[in-house]
Amino acid sequence: MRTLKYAILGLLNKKAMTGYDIAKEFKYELFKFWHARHSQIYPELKRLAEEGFVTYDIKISGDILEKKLYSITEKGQKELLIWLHKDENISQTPKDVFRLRMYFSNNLDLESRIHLLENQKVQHKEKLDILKKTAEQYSEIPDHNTDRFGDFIVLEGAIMRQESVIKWLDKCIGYCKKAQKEENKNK
Amino acid sequence: MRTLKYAILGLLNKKAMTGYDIAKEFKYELFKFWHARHSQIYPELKRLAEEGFVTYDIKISGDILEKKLYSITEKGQKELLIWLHKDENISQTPKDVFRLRMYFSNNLDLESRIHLLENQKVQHKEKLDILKKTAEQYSEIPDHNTDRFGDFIVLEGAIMRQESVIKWLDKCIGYCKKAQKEENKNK
DNA sequence: TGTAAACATGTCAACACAGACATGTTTATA
DNA sequence: TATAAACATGTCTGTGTTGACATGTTTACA
Repeated sequence: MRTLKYAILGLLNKKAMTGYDIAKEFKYELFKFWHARHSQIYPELKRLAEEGFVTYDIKISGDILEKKLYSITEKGQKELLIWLHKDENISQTPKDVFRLRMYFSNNLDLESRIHLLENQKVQHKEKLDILKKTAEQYSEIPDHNTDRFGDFIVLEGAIMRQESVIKWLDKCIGYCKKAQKEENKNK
Repeated sequence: MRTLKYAILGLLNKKAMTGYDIAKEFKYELFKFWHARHSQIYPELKRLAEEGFVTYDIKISGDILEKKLYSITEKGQKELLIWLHKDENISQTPKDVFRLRMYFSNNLDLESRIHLLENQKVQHKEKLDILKKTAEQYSEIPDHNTDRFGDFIVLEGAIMRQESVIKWLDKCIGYCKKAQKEENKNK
Protein backbone atom coordinates (compact mmCIF):
# COMPACT_ATOMS: atom_id res chain seq x y z
CA MET A 1 0.00 0.00 0.00
CA ARG A 2 2.96 2.29 0.66
CA THR A 3 1.08 4.62 2.96
CA LEU A 4 4.30 6.25 4.12
CA LYS A 5 4.76 7.49 0.57
CA TYR A 6 1.52 9.47 0.77
CA ALA A 7 2.15 10.71 4.28
CA ILE A 8 5.43 12.21 3.06
CA LEU A 9 3.88 13.61 -0.13
CA GLY A 10 1.13 15.20 1.97
CA LEU A 11 3.68 16.88 4.21
CA LEU A 12 5.84 18.10 1.33
CA ASN A 13 2.72 19.42 -0.36
CA LYS A 14 2.43 21.94 2.47
CA LYS A 15 6.03 23.11 2.24
CA ALA A 16 9.57 22.00 1.37
CA MET A 17 11.26 20.05 4.15
CA THR A 18 14.32 17.99 5.01
CA GLY A 19 14.14 14.37 6.14
CA TYR A 20 14.85 15.57 9.64
CA ASP A 21 11.91 17.99 9.52
CA ILE A 22 9.62 15.21 8.32
CA ALA A 23 10.70 12.98 11.20
CA LYS A 24 9.89 15.79 13.64
CA GLU A 25 6.52 16.29 11.99
CA PHE A 26 5.71 12.61 12.53
CA LYS A 27 6.78 12.80 16.14
CA TYR A 28 4.96 15.97 17.15
CA GLU A 29 2.04 16.30 14.74
CA LEU A 30 1.14 13.03 13.02
CA PHE A 31 1.55 10.84 16.09
CA LYS A 32 -2.25 11.02 16.49
CA PHE A 33 -2.64 8.54 13.61
CA TRP A 34 0.76 7.65 12.12
CA HIS A 35 4.39 7.24 12.99
CA ALA A 36 7.65 6.58 11.20
CA ARG A 37 11.30 6.68 12.23
CA HIS A 38 14.08 8.34 10.32
CA SER A 39 15.32 4.88 9.33
CA GLN A 40 12.18 4.51 7.25
CA ILE A 41 11.93 8.13 6.11
CA TYR A 42 15.35 8.57 4.50
CA PRO A 43 15.14 5.51 2.24
CA GLU A 44 11.56 6.41 1.26
CA LEU A 45 12.63 9.96 0.30
CA LYS A 46 15.43 8.51 -1.80
CA ARG A 47 12.99 6.23 -3.58
CA LEU A 48 10.44 9.01 -4.05
CA ALA A 49 13.15 11.14 -5.68
CA GLU A 50 14.12 8.28 -8.01
CA GLU A 51 10.48 7.91 -8.97
CA GLY A 52 10.18 11.62 -9.70
CA PHE A 53 7.55 12.40 -7.07
CA VAL A 54 9.90 14.72 -5.19
CA THR A 55 13.11 16.65 -5.90
CA TYR A 56 15.70 18.12 -3.60
CA ASP A 57 18.15 20.98 -3.37
CA ILE A 58 21.28 20.67 -1.29
CA LYS A 59 21.58 23.53 1.15
CA ILE A 60 24.63 24.34 3.25
CA SER A 61 23.92 24.98 6.88
CA GLY A 62 26.77 26.72 8.72
CA ASP A 63 30.14 25.99 7.10
CA ILE A 64 29.94 22.46 5.71
CA LEU A 65 26.79 20.65 6.88
CA GLU A 66 24.81 19.60 3.86
CA LYS A 67 21.09 19.16 4.10
CA LYS A 68 18.62 18.06 1.46
CA LEU A 69 15.57 20.23 1.15
CA TYR A 70 12.87 18.14 -0.49
CA SER A 71 9.97 19.55 -2.53
CA ILE A 72 7.01 17.81 -4.12
CA THR A 73 6.88 17.75 -7.94
CA GLU A 74 3.83 18.19 -10.12
CA LYS A 75 3.83 14.42 -10.66
CA GLY A 76 3.89 13.97 -6.90
CA GLN A 77 0.96 16.33 -6.42
CA LYS A 78 -1.10 14.44 -8.95
CA GLU A 79 -0.26 11.16 -7.22
CA LEU A 80 -1.26 12.60 -3.86
CA LEU A 81 -4.59 13.86 -5.22
CA ILE A 82 -5.47 10.45 -6.63
CA TRP A 83 -4.72 8.82 -3.30
CA LEU A 84 -6.71 11.39 -1.32
CA HIS A 85 -9.81 10.63 -3.36
CA LYS A 86 -9.58 6.89 -2.77
CA ASP A 87 -12.63 5.46 -1.12
CA GLU A 88 -11.16 2.59 0.80
CA ASN A 89 -12.84 0.04 3.01
CA ILE A 90 -12.35 0.51 6.71
CA SER A 91 -9.17 -1.15 7.85
CA GLN A 92 -9.07 -4.12 10.18
CA THR A 93 -9.52 -3.21 13.82
CA PRO A 94 -6.09 -2.18 15.07
CA LYS A 95 -4.18 -4.64 17.19
CA ASP A 96 -4.28 -3.93 20.89
CA VAL A 97 -2.04 -5.84 23.29
CA PHE A 98 -3.84 -4.59 26.37
CA ARG A 99 -7.22 -5.79 25.16
CA LEU A 100 -5.67 -9.15 24.32
CA ARG A 101 -4.46 -9.34 27.90
CA MET A 102 -7.90 -8.40 29.21
CA TYR A 103 -9.48 -11.04 26.97
CA PHE A 104 -7.55 -13.66 28.94
CA SER A 105 -7.89 -11.84 32.26
CA ASN A 106 -9.93 -14.54 33.97
CA ASN A 107 -6.53 -16.09 34.74
CA LEU A 108 -5.65 -13.06 36.86
CA ASP A 109 -6.88 -12.27 40.37
CA LEU A 110 -9.10 -9.23 40.72
CA GLU A 111 -6.44 -7.13 42.40
CA SER A 112 -4.01 -7.62 39.50
CA ARG A 113 -6.70 -6.75 36.98
CA ILE A 114 -7.57 -3.54 38.79
CA HIS A 115 -3.90 -2.66 39.03
CA LEU A 116 -3.38 -3.13 35.29
CA LEU A 117 -6.55 -1.23 34.42
CA GLU A 118 -5.71 1.70 36.70
CA ASN A 119 -2.23 1.94 35.23
CA GLN A 120 -3.66 2.14 31.73
CA LYS A 121 -6.10 4.78 32.85
CA VAL A 122 -3.39 7.03 34.26
CA GLN A 123 -1.45 6.84 31.01
CA HIS A 124 -4.46 7.45 28.79
CA LYS A 125 -5.43 10.43 30.94
CA GLU A 126 -1.98 11.92 30.48
CA LYS A 127 -2.26 11.51 26.74
CA LEU A 128 -5.71 13.09 26.80
CA ASP A 129 -4.39 16.09 28.73
CA ILE A 130 -1.68 16.67 26.14
CA LEU A 131 -4.24 16.48 23.33
CA LYS A 132 -6.58 18.88 25.11
CA LYS A 133 -3.77 21.35 25.67
CA THR A 134 -2.95 21.19 21.96
CA ALA A 135 -6.62 21.83 21.16
CA GLU A 136 -6.57 25.11 23.09
CA GLN A 137 -4.98 26.82 20.09
CA TYR A 138 -8.29 26.39 18.26
CA SER A 139 -10.79 28.92 19.58
CA GLU A 140 -13.02 28.23 16.60
CA ILE A 141 -13.34 25.78 13.72
CA PRO A 142 -10.61 26.60 11.19
CA ASP A 143 -11.53 27.41 7.59
CA HIS A 144 -11.99 24.18 5.61
CA ASN A 145 -9.51 25.23 2.95
CA THR A 146 -6.54 25.57 5.28
CA ASP A 147 -4.18 22.85 6.61
CA ARG A 148 -5.45 23.66 10.07
CA PHE A 149 -8.84 22.13 9.28
CA GLY A 150 -7.40 18.63 8.85
CA ASP A 151 -5.34 18.97 11.99
CA PHE A 152 -8.37 20.22 13.91
CA ILE A 153 -10.74 17.38 13.01
CA VAL A 154 -8.09 14.71 13.55
CA LEU A 155 -7.27 16.24 16.92
CA GLU A 156 -10.93 16.16 17.91
CA GLY A 157 -11.05 12.50 16.82
CA ALA A 158 -8.02 11.68 18.94
CA ILE A 159 -9.59 13.35 21.99
CA MET A 160 -12.85 11.48 21.51
CA ARG A 161 -10.96 8.21 21.19
CA GLN A 162 -9.02 8.80 24.40
CA GLU A 163 -12.19 9.72 26.26
CA SER A 164 -13.89 6.58 25.02
CA VAL A 165 -10.97 4.40 26.13
CA ILE A 166 -10.97 5.98 29.59
CA LYS A 167 -14.73 5.42 29.90
CA TRP A 168 -14.21 1.76 28.99
CA LEU A 169 -11.39 1.34 31.52
CA ASP A 170 -13.61 2.88 34.20
CA LYS A 171 -16.37 0.46 33.35
CA CYS A 172 -13.98 -2.51 33.64
CA ILE A 173 -12.59 -1.21 36.93
CA GLY A 174 -16.17 -0.92 38.16
CA TYR A 175 -16.92 -4.55 37.28
CA CYS A 176 -13.80 -5.77 39.03
CA LYS A 177 -14.38 -3.73 42.18
CA LYS A 178 -17.96 -4.91 42.39
CA ALA A 179 -16.80 -8.53 42.08
CA GLN A 180 -14.19 -7.89 44.76
CA LYS A 181 -16.81 -6.62 47.20
CA GLU A 182 -18.95 -9.67 46.60
CA GLU A 183 -15.94 -11.92 47.19
CA ASN A 184 -15.27 -10.23 50.52
CA LYS A 185 -18.89 -10.63 51.55
CA ASN A 186 -18.67 -14.39 51.02
CA LYS A 187 -15.58 -14.72 53.20
CA MET B 1 7.59 -8.95 21.79
CA ARG B 2 6.10 -12.04 20.15
CA THR B 3 2.52 -11.20 21.01
CA LEU B 4 1.19 -13.92 18.71
CA LYS B 5 2.89 -16.42 20.99
CA TYR B 6 0.79 -15.30 23.94
CA ALA B 7 -2.40 -15.04 21.93
CA ILE B 8 -1.99 -18.69 20.95
CA LEU B 9 -1.02 -19.77 24.47
CA GLY B 10 -4.08 -17.98 25.80
CA LEU B 11 -6.34 -19.80 23.38
CA LEU B 12 -4.78 -23.21 24.03
CA ASN B 13 -5.09 -22.56 27.75
CA LYS B 14 -8.86 -22.69 27.30
CA LYS B 15 -8.84 -25.94 25.37
CA ALA B 16 -6.82 -28.07 22.95
CA MET B 17 -7.11 -26.92 19.34
CA THR B 18 -5.71 -27.43 15.86
CA GLY B 19 -4.02 -24.68 13.87
CA TYR B 20 -7.15 -24.46 11.80
CA ASP B 21 -9.29 -23.92 14.90
CA ILE B 22 -6.94 -21.19 16.10
CA ALA B 23 -7.20 -19.41 12.76
CA LYS B 24 -10.99 -19.51 13.03
CA GLU B 25 -10.82 -18.19 16.57
CA PHE B 26 -8.79 -15.22 15.34
CA LYS B 27 -11.22 -14.56 12.55
CA TYR B 28 -14.45 -14.79 14.51
CA GLU B 29 -13.55 -13.97 18.11
CA LEU B 30 -10.26 -12.12 18.44
CA PHE B 31 -10.80 -9.82 15.46
CA LYS B 32 -11.91 -7.15 17.99
CA PHE B 33 -8.26 -6.58 18.96
CA TRP B 34 -5.96 -9.00 17.09
CA HIS B 35 -5.64 -10.91 13.85
CA ALA B 36 -3.34 -13.50 12.34
CA ARG B 37 -3.46 -15.66 9.22
CA HIS B 38 -2.76 -19.33 9.05
CA SER B 39 0.55 -18.53 7.35
CA GLN B 40 1.68 -17.02 10.62
CA ILE B 41 -0.07 -19.45 12.95
CA TYR B 42 1.37 -22.74 11.66
CA PRO B 43 5.03 -21.67 11.91
CA GLU B 44 4.41 -20.15 15.35
CA LEU B 45 2.83 -23.40 16.59
CA LYS B 46 5.81 -25.33 15.28
CA ARG B 47 8.18 -23.04 17.13
CA LEU B 48 6.11 -23.15 20.32
CA ALA B 49 6.27 -26.95 20.21
CA GLU B 50 10.06 -26.85 19.75
CA GLU B 51 10.32 -24.53 22.73
CA GLY B 52 8.18 -26.83 24.85
CA PHE B 53 5.33 -24.42 25.48
CA VAL B 54 2.86 -26.64 23.65
CA THR B 55 2.61 -30.30 22.59
CA TYR B 56 0.48 -32.02 20.01
CA ASP B 57 -1.22 -35.31 19.28
CA ILE B 58 -1.87 -36.41 15.75
CA LYS B 59 -5.51 -37.31 15.24
CA ILE B 60 -6.96 -39.04 12.21
CA SER B 61 -10.07 -37.43 10.82
CA GLY B 62 -12.03 -39.65 8.43
CA ASP B 63 -9.76 -42.20 6.74
CA ILE B 64 -6.37 -40.55 6.29
CA LEU B 65 -6.52 -36.81 7.07
CA GLU B 66 -4.06 -36.06 9.83
CA LYS B 67 -4.61 -33.14 12.12
CA LYS B 68 -2.48 -31.89 14.95
CA LEU B 69 -4.33 -31.23 18.14
CA TYR B 70 -2.24 -28.80 20.19
CA SER B 71 -2.34 -28.49 23.98
CA ILE B 72 -0.56 -26.08 26.29
CA THR B 73 2.13 -27.53 28.60
CA GLU B 74 2.77 -26.59 32.21
CA LYS B 75 5.75 -24.56 31.01
CA GLY B 76 3.43 -22.79 28.57
CA GLN B 77 0.93 -21.98 31.29
CA LYS B 78 3.66 -20.47 33.47
CA GLU B 79 4.87 -18.38 30.54
CA LEU B 80 1.33 -17.16 29.87
CA LEU B 81 0.79 -16.19 33.50
CA ILE B 82 3.98 -14.14 33.56
CA TRP B 83 2.93 -12.29 30.42
CA LEU B 84 -0.61 -11.65 31.70
CA HIS B 85 0.78 -9.89 34.76
CA LYS B 86 2.99 -7.57 32.73
CA ASP B 87 2.28 -3.94 33.33
CA GLU B 88 3.19 -2.42 30.01
CA ASN B 89 3.11 1.17 28.86
CA ILE B 90 0.30 2.07 26.52
CA SER B 91 1.26 1.37 22.96
CA GLN B 92 1.67 4.04 20.33
CA THR B 93 -1.57 5.29 18.87
CA PRO B 94 -2.55 2.82 16.15
CA LYS B 95 -1.98 3.83 12.57
CA ASP B 96 -5.09 4.96 10.77
CA VAL B 97 -5.05 5.52 7.01
CA PHE B 98 -8.41 7.27 6.98
CA ARG B 99 -7.36 9.83 9.56
CA LEU B 100 -4.17 10.43 7.58
CA ARG B 101 -6.34 11.15 4.55
CA MET B 102 -8.52 13.51 6.58
CA TYR B 103 -5.43 15.27 7.91
CA PHE B 104 -4.65 16.31 4.34
CA SER B 105 -8.30 16.79 3.37
CA ASN B 106 -8.01 20.51 2.68
CA ASN B 107 -6.85 19.40 -0.78
CA LEU B 108 -10.26 17.85 -1.39
CA ASP B 109 -13.48 19.64 -2.26
CA LEU B 110 -16.24 19.50 0.33
CA GLU B 111 -18.39 17.09 -1.65
CA SER B 112 -15.57 14.52 -1.87
CA ARG B 113 -14.89 14.85 1.84
CA ILE B 114 -18.53 14.27 2.72
CA HIS B 115 -18.63 11.29 0.37
CA LEU B 116 -15.58 9.70 2.02
CA LEU B 117 -16.87 10.40 5.52
CA GLU B 118 -20.33 9.00 4.78
CA ASN B 119 -18.82 5.85 3.32
CA GLN B 120 -16.76 5.29 6.46
CA LYS B 121 -19.82 5.87 8.58
CA VAL B 122 -21.86 3.21 6.77
CA GLN B 123 -19.10 0.67 7.25
CA HIS B 124 -18.52 1.46 10.89
CA LYS B 125 -22.25 1.25 11.54
CA GLU B 126 -22.32 -2.22 9.98
CA LYS B 127 -19.46 -3.29 12.21
CA LEU B 128 -21.24 -1.84 15.22
CA ASP B 129 -24.41 -3.77 14.39
CA ILE B 130 -22.50 -7.03 14.24
CA LEU B 131 -20.88 -6.30 17.59
CA LYS B 132 -24.20 -5.39 19.18
CA LYS B 133 -25.78 -8.58 17.88
CA THR B 134 -22.93 -10.56 19.43
CA ALA B 135 -23.48 -8.75 22.71
CA GLU B 136 -27.09 -9.95 22.87
CA GLN B 137 -25.87 -13.30 24.22
CA TYR B 138 -24.92 -11.50 27.43
CA SER B 139 -28.04 -10.74 29.43
CA GLU B 140 -25.89 -10.00 32.47
CA ILE B 141 -22.24 -9.49 33.38
CA PRO B 142 -20.55 -12.92 33.30
CA ASP B 143 -18.76 -14.23 36.35
CA HIS B 144 -15.22 -12.80 36.53
CA ASN B 145 -13.65 -16.23 36.79
CA THR B 146 -14.97 -17.51 33.46
CA ASP B 147 -13.58 -16.97 29.93
CA ARG B 148 -16.78 -15.17 29.13
CA PHE B 149 -15.80 -12.23 31.34
CA GLY B 150 -12.82 -11.31 29.15
CA ASP B 151 -14.87 -11.65 26.02
CA PHE B 152 -17.62 -9.52 27.53
CA ILE B 153 -15.47 -6.56 28.56
CA VAL B 154 -13.53 -6.57 25.32
CA LEU B 155 -16.79 -6.67 23.39
CA GLU B 156 -18.09 -3.70 25.33
CA GLY B 157 -14.84 -1.87 24.57
CA ALA B 158 -15.21 -2.60 20.87
CA ILE B 159 -18.78 -1.28 20.87
CA MET B 160 -17.76 1.89 22.66
CA ARG B 161 -14.92 2.41 20.22
CA GLN B 162 -17.21 2.04 17.21
CA GLU B 163 -19.74 4.43 18.73
CA SER B 164 -17.02 6.98 19.35
CA VAL B 165 -15.75 6.72 15.76
CA ILE B 166 -19.27 7.19 14.39
CA LYS B 167 -19.79 10.23 16.61
CA TRP B 168 -16.53 11.69 15.28
CA LEU B 169 -17.50 11.03 11.66
CA ASP B 170 -20.85 12.73 12.27
CA LYS B 171 -19.10 15.75 13.69
CA CYS B 172 -16.82 15.96 10.64
CA ILE B 173 -19.76 15.58 8.27
CA GLY B 174 -21.49 18.39 10.17
CA TYR B 175 -18.51 20.72 9.74
CA CYS B 176 -18.32 20.01 6.02
CA LYS B 177 -22.04 20.46 5.42
CA LYS B 178 -22.03 23.74 7.31
CA ALA B 179 -19.10 24.99 5.20
CA GLN B 180 -20.94 23.88 2.08
CA LYS B 181 -24.01 25.92 3.00
CA GLU B 182 -21.87 29.00 3.58
CA GLU B 183 -20.19 28.50 0.22
CA ASN B 184 -23.56 28.38 -1.49
CA LYS B 185 -24.65 31.56 0.26
CA ASN B 186 -21.65 33.45 -1.12
CA LYS B 187 -22.38 32.42 -4.69
C1' DT C 1 -22.82 -39.51 -7.40
C1' DG C 2 -21.13 -35.06 -8.31
C1' DT C 3 -19.69 -30.87 -6.30
C1' DA C 4 -19.12 -27.04 -3.38
C1' DA C 5 -17.95 -25.63 1.12
C1' DA C 6 -15.46 -26.40 4.87
C1' DC C 7 -11.61 -28.76 6.90
C1' DA C 8 -6.59 -29.17 7.20
C1' DT C 9 -1.45 -27.99 6.84
C1' DG C 10 2.15 -26.13 5.13
C1' DT C 11 5.96 -22.79 2.41
C1' DC C 12 7.87 -18.63 0.30
C1' DA C 13 8.80 -13.97 -1.43
C1' DA C 14 8.07 -9.33 -0.55
C1' DC C 15 7.03 -5.58 2.28
C1' DA C 16 6.71 -2.70 6.66
C1' DC C 17 8.94 -1.43 10.58
C1' DA C 18 11.81 -1.07 14.87
C1' DG C 19 16.07 -0.58 16.98
C1' DA C 20 20.74 -0.51 16.77
C1' DC C 21 24.80 1.01 14.53
C1' DA C 22 27.38 4.79 12.52
C1' DT C 23 29.03 9.50 11.90
C1' DG C 24 29.35 13.98 12.00
C1' DT C 25 27.92 19.52 12.54
C1' DT C 26 25.74 23.55 14.56
C1' DT C 27 23.79 26.27 18.16
C1' DA C 28 22.74 27.81 22.63
C1' DT C 29 24.37 28.48 27.00
C1' DA C 30 26.91 27.90 31.21
C1' DT D 1 35.56 27.80 25.56
C1' DA D 2 33.58 23.55 26.91
C1' DT D 3 29.63 20.91 26.39
C1' DA D 4 25.07 19.41 25.85
C1' DA D 5 21.17 19.54 22.96
C1' DA D 6 19.51 19.73 18.71
C1' DC D 7 20.43 19.27 13.86
C1' DA D 8 21.41 16.16 10.05
C1' DT D 9 21.82 11.76 7.14
C1' DG D 10 22.39 7.48 6.41
C1' DT D 11 22.68 1.74 6.75
C1' DC D 12 21.64 -2.92 8.40
C1' DT D 13 19.67 -6.88 10.71
C1' DG D 14 15.92 -9.03 12.57
C1' DT D 15 10.98 -9.43 13.20
C1' DG D 16 6.11 -9.26 12.04
C1' DT D 17 2.93 -9.77 8.55
C1' DT D 18 0.52 -10.35 4.08
C1' DG D 19 -0.79 -12.69 0.04
C1' DA D 20 0.15 -16.03 -3.06
C1' DC D 21 1.45 -20.64 -3.97
C1' DA D 22 0.73 -25.48 -3.05
C1' DT D 23 -1.81 -29.66 -1.93
C1' DG D 24 -4.84 -32.39 -0.43
C1' DT D 25 -9.45 -34.60 2.49
C1' DT D 26 -14.05 -34.68 4.48
C1' DT D 27 -18.79 -33.43 4.80
C1' DA D 28 -23.22 -31.82 3.49
C1' DC D 29 -26.48 -31.77 0.11
C1' DA D 30 -28.50 -31.48 -4.41
